[in-house]
Amino acid sequence: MSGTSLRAEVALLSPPFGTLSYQLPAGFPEYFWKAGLRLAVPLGRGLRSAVLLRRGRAATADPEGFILKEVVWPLEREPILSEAYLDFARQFALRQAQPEGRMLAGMLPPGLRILKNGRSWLRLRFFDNGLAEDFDLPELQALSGLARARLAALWLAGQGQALRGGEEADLDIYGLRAAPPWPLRPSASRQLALLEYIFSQGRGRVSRRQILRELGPDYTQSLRQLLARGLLAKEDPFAESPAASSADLPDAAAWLRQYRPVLESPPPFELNPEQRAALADLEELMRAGKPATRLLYGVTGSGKTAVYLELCAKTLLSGKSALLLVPEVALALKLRRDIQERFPGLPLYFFHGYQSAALRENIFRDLAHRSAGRAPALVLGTRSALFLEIPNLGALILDEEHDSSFKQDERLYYQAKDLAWFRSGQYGAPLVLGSATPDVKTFYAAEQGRIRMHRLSGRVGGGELPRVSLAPLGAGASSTSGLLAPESARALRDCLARGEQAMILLNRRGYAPAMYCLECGTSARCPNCEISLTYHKKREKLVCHYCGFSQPFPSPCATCKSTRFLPLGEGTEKLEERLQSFLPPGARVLRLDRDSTGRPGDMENILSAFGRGEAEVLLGTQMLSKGHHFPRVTLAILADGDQGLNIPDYNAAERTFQLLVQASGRSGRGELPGRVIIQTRDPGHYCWEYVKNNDYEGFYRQELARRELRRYPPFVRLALVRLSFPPAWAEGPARLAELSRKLKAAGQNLGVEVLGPAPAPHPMREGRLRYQYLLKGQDWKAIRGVYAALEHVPSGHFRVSLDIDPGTML
DNA sequence: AGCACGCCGACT
DNA sequence: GTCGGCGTGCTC
Repeated sequence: MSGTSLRAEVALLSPPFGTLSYQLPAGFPEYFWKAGLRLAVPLGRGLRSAVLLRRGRAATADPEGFILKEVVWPLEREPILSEAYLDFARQFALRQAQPEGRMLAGMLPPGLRILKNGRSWLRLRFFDNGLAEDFDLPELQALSGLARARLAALWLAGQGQALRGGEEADLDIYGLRAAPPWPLRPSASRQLALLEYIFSQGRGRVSRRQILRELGPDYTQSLRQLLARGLLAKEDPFAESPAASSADLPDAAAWLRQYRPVLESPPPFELNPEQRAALADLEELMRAGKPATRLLYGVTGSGKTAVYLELCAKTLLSGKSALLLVPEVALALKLRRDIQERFPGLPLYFFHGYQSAALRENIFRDLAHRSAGRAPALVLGTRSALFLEIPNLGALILDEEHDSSFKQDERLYYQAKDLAWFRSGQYGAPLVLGSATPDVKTFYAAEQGRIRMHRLSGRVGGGELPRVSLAPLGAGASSTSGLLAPESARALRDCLARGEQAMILLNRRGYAPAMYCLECGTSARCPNCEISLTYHKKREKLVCHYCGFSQPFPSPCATCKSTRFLPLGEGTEKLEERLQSFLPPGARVLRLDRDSTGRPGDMENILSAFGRGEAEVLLGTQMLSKGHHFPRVTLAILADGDQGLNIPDYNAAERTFQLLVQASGRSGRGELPGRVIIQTRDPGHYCWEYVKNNDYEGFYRQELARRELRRYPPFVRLALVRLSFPPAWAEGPARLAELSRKLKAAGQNLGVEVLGPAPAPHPMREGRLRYQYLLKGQDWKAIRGVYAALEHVPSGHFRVSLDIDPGTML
């Protein structure tokens, strides 16, 4: 290759995630290489996927000491990512002080960043005069220049495509038809292992290929037996595929022609004046293409959803897309029903993390493809839907904007609200933040006039707010009787006697959060995280709720071999058991938590069974607190109201308040008056008065005063530097001290208070010692500057990350 | 993430 | 003697 060849900068989609330079191969014209194209590139001895960021930088900027390698092949003919999307990724990377490749890798669905599916390479298919030829990437790389030139010509002519990972092979999909404990004799160890494996895969769906690959070929027999016993069943591999083929997506005009009548249909209830005013303002912003943020503040039932839906309709009618984000899948499901009811037959892109990788990839591709035709789309999803490419975005809506689920607290830390705000600016689209209990920071911004607020004050469906009361839990309540306060028990019996339904919230899954050995007084701990293992009775296991580690139980105590244990504390599983014996005979209890919803559809099944009245009591974790609407529920018991208050976060009270108000909203949503009982060991806490009176603004004032005093957001910017290293690393503590000096010096220079290092609230997790620094500063730039001081510290065994505006310190 | 290198223990 | 465990270091 001569020195005049084209070169490009490329972001790697897997470690080391850097931005590297490559030569562009001959056979493709210069204009072909557009930013946003995905590529396969050689790195070291292997191949990686990457995204082309820019082309043809000056030769002087070439990295020194490297002979540039050549890009192996493009993975599309047209870039799948737009310039705007790359800008988005760049901004995201800048904010989080991370390389762009890492951000892109976290934003794209797995299918778009992987070159290998298990052991097999991605294959590229070329059509030459109707004849198909397949090459995998190493084969393509090995071809002669001449052969590659021929294939390049085919590629340019649209006669080539990358086959999607696993597209051909995975037609055999098996799904669970049972839940633990498995009805098998204990000696059927292979079958048990197979069930455990599929169960552990979360979705409860696994391909035959994956089973044989992960567990080995000897499992063929077990698979057959489980099928015969009906514990597994073959499933339709296409069940989750989207109906539309991306080849014939309509253009904007055709799409509008088809759906105009649906979108223009009048709402079933006339909007009240407050709703109309909010809608008019938002519609005007949307039409003008103004990037402004609005807070839509109104209690449960005040009609926020109607405003969202009408705004979506107006946005689609003006030829733009609308994106609706909700914090949880359960809410997304509810909102989807609302949309379908209001606009029957309107196509909707529904997106969340519990969907299969293949489906998420299809949706991503579909929308990216649509972006080219600028055909509008209505997209509804959880926070990850923010990373979809959306054609001509006209409005963004974040429902329940205060919810902590909008903050991602692992791997890639981000706050969906921030990113939504950036996209809003990019597209000139209004951002609507809706809540009955806004984030203190948001409400403060509204008070300061930095964002405008629309207040919805009435309850649209009529209906009264539920009556809220406290039930003190005795300090000495024993583990057998202390689950329900006498008041709660009475109210529950009365409720059932009236033929009505009740919900009980307990935000702790499993049977008991600890198993105490009566001989030696210890309780089993996770070897990786050093936290107590939770007893799961039905699964017959002790499980770590942080890393997923598990061990069989009952089994003798690890320290003293004793077999006498006492379960300490209570989780949903135990409460369920107790309720069964406590309630009048015939009363039925359903439980909704992560353990009872292992398979796809479980959650919807449980909720709809309760909705049909197939049980009188629904018991569950946080999953239960949002969005559900059961007219016959007249009692909500919050079994452990204090739970969130004892967490060492500056916003613990805020989160507890929001959760309780939210959960209170579950009772009395129909004709019948509702009642809410909050059980507490600390009846004197200031939080309760505000919860009881549903007084958000009172709570807000109190909280704001406290934060001003203690210098917490919104009065300062807060960030957490998290750091971990293996305990066996002898130099660790000394290097930590060195690192601390650097951070504090940088903090001094930039006017940022650096507190720490403090052992993290869970000082050991996944086999690593964890420390953290709290950074308080006046602006994000200074905080990022402090973090940047770590860049030149040799990393050793450290793993460091910056969590901007942490949702929790844990 | 891969995939090398390199340096110690148990096999033909 | 060699095979092979995985610690650690690099990749335009």
